[in-house]
Amino acid sequence: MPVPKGSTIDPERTRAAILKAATAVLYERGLDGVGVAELCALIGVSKETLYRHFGTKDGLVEAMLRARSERVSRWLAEAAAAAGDDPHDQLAAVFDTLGEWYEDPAFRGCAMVNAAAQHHVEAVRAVTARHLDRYLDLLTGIAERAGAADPPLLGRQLLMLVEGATVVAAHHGTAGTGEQARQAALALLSAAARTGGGD
Amino acid sequence: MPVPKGSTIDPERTRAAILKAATAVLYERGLDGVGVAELCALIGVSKETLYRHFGTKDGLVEAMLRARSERVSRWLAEAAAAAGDDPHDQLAAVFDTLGEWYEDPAFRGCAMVNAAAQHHVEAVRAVTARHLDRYLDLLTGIAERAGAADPPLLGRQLLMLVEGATVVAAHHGTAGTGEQARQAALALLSAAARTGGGD
DNA sequence: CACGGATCGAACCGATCGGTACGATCTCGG
DNA sequence: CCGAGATCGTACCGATCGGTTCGATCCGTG
Repeated sequence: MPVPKGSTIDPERTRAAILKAATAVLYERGLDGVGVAELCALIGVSKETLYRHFGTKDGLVEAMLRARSERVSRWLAEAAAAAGDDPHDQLAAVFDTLGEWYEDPAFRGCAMVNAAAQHHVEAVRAVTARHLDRYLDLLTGIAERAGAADPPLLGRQLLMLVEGATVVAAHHGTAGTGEQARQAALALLSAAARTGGGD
Repeated sequence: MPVPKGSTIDPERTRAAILKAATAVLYERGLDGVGVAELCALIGVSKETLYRHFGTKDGLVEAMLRARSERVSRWLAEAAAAAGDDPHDQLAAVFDTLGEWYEDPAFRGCAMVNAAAQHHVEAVRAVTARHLDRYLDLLTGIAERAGAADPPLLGRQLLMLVEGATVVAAHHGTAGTGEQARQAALALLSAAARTGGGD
């Protein structure tokens, strides 16, 4: 039964639906852990439709990684902004938000880092690098507003904590990782603010 | 020409040679990035020999991850031990050693974490978890000897820094990652020692 | 109402996958 | 010096891979 019965024909909506459904499956099973045929069956779309919208499996992967990177970055940035003006509170909010994510049963680590770790395609690695850039911008901004002596340095150190906490939460699965990372981040922030010129 | 001409028939040595050569290829190309046929051609061994020694591609993967985890963990522990008795020096040595690794052109991140990120097989995930345990033991020991108030907590925070630095070095490729991580680790150690009862 | 395009389901393609089988050849221990 | 076993090269297996094609069917628009 092509074009089921009362479905709304809208390429944009179809593309978005594929992206959303494929994101969940590819995140859970891994990029190479599910073939295009099974993927199409799982998300309820024909191969022709998928290929018309994304051209290639890699094209789908890149599109979904790009969308996911933007979504997650904005999610973190909004959590920080909602925490008020104090950079300490903003940093704490970032790690609290991450901590909630870690406790989601569907949590499997950072999708971009996972993808770059297995898929040695340049486009994927570029998306991952840009994703880390987004995180770095957020964290460096907090470091600046906190009056750190060397905001770019502190930003990168906080980035390591973010990614490290994500890896540890994914593969060492002990509870409380978010909390522990937050304490470490705040300790680094305090130390850097004490060393540098306070505001 | 089976069994070339003057080769020494020694299954143990053959197995070790396969393991060593396969480790390099699988690390560079990714576990799913090279098939068994190509892998055998690259490391100069027949498929039958490989399968007799490891039974399965997954068997080879597990064996090589186990060996690599032990080797790398011992390497780090020895670097720490060689730095003397001061836990600060030991921690600095750990990150200096990591920093050297990051600058190796063949560096592609932590092989165990990469494997667990793509290969959702229980055995692989177990090897990765055990690998992180090894790291955690080393770091918690340093935290204890430094008189931290909560050595297990500090150990896990340092573990996040180690893994985070490795991820950032692999995917955000800026120089100086090891140095920056070392500064952060020492700052955390100092803060924890100041808070807790120093020896 | 008619036509273009979106979609489906299924068949199909060559390539590659992990894994097996086999005969030939060589080394080593008894 | 002979047999057991390690290794090679190659052919082969069924399954699956990413990707293409096609006719049928339905929605949207003019």
